[in-house]
Amino acid sequence: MINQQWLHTFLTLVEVGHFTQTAEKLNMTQPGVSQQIKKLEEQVGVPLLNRIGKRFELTREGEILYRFGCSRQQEEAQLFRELRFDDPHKGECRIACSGAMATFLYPHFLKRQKIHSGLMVAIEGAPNERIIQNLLKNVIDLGIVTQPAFSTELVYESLGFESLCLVLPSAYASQPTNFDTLEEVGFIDHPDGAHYADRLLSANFGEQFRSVSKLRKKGYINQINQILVPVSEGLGFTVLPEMAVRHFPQQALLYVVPIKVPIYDELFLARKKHRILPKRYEWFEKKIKELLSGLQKPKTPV
Amino acid sequence: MINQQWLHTFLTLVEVGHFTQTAEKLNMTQPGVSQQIKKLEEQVGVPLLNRIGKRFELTREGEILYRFGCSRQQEEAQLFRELRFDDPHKGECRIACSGAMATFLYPHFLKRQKIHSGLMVAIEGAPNERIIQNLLKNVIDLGIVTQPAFSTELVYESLGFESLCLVLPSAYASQPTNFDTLEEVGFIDHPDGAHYADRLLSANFGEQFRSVSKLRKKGYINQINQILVPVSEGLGFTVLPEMAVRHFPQQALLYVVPIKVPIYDELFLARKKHRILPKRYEWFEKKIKELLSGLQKPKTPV
DNA sequence: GCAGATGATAATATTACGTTATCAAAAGGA
DNA sequence: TCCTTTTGATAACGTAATATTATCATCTGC
Repeated sequence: MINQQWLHTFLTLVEVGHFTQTAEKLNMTQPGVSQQIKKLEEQVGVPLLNRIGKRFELTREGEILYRFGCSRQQEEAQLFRELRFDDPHKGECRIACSGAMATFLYPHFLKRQKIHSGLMVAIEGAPNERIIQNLLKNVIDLGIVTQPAFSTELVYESLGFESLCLVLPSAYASQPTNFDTLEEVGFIDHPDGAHYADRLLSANFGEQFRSVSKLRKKGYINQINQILVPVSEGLGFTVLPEMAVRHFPQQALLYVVPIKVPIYDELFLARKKHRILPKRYEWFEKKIKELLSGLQKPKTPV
Repeated sequence: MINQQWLHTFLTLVEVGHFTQTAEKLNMTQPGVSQQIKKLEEQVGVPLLNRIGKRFELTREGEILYRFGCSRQQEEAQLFRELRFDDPHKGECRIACSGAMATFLYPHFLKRQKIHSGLMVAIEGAPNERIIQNLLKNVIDLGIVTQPAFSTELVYESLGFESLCLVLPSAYASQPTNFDTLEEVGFIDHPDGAHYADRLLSANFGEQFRSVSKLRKKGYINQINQILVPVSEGLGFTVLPEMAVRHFPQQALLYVVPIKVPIYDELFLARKKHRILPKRYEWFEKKIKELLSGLQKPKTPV
């Protein structure tokens, strides 16, 4: 590890060209300069100065070290600037949420990144469990989760409620939907599909619905923005969070079935309790709350 | 200036998460770690750790400093790699010579730079005096000069001789060239034009030639590769070093007058005496010698 | 709620570092 | 070429920075 003080003395020496003058400039004595340079040379293992009598030229290594030291000084100045000023328009913002939510939020975040080019938005679509883990490991700073895992390290703030939607091709809008309809249409599966479908179907079609594995599968896709494509083309039905359905471009091709027993998840903004986030996160928190403010707890239709 | 040791301790602490374990890892005692972190915090002026009981979270500043420290460690590792190994295919090569020479040499150097992308060729066309000064100031490492300035700091190596050429439009090739021809054609001047013309003309047309200022001027251009354009178009004559004439694309349009008293400059490769150049310069030295090996001392034609 | 572990603090020991004193030798001027 | 002045190196010493030991308060996990 390079001694910063010796390096600084070396830089001054290179710029000044004389040991004595360097000492004066640094408010120390000439032997001090000599000793520091000597130690620095011992440390890097090669001579930095090619001594010709009382004058010197830099060796190749000296030259490299000089340039290194210069850039290090600049970097340090930059560091202190960053330390002093918490710039709300600069730095990395690491946020995680569900894939559907990510596709919804990302365009809004990108707009801001375009305005403030110093910002770097890193948004990750991930399952609840992973979001929690990454928060705890400080890999991310904000997360949107549905299942607030118990941990004294985390704090949660409710953002609203997100319903699960039963989505059919629009052709089925004109007729009442019963379990037989679903069996006929077939299920488009996706990573959380089984879990969602199980919750929604067992609550609403409990008499006939047994298990997701018994459903007729018509497809599987793990790309969040592609799940509704087969549905829109009449190939099957699926169960998805409101967020994912809302932002499908061709709404007209979908039919969101009104269901008796609404199934919903509460959404939470999660963060580490003792972590004070930089100012740049403020806008993102505000924006997330604003964007999700429309998510009300659904009422049971009578 | 940031204390490198404290920073290193801080990095380890962040990675390990415990003061005691950090101390063990660094072969020191726990109070040492505590004190170093405390001093580091005092130095940067803000708390780096948000202490929650015996645990801690990084503050914004702590996080910034941690990242800073990590990249600094990597840079230092890179530095030592560069110090240990004198890579002949990496780094900056700073060379200066006359403009004509530069236009001649640069394409050859660029070929090498294309092969070894780590190389950075900086070639500067400059007058002799400036080349010498820049060598002394370590702004460049190699120079090609014609007038070896006396300095105990510099060493010179002869590269050969470069003649001055009297160049006329090709139309004049069929007739003997006398001073009246020159007067008739007119002089194309350039930065070194007066000096060159004076030397060549006074030695070969001494009876009639009086001074450059008396010549009929037909043009002036300071772009080395443009000087011969007006000559090739029949607009005038000029005096230029062999090197500049040789690499004019349309040789057929030029007529290099055979002269009785050859005027030539000896070319020297100059460098600082006590400066040991990195290995990457070896190829360039060799190439320069190779490229200029054709430059013989011209014999007086009988 | 208790035992073990953990970090903070004060006092002390040690090490690293800068200074003074001195020397040898290199520049620079006559 | 000689002499003076300046300059950098080295050794010995003193000071300041840093680590350690001892101890305490308090947190964490069982």
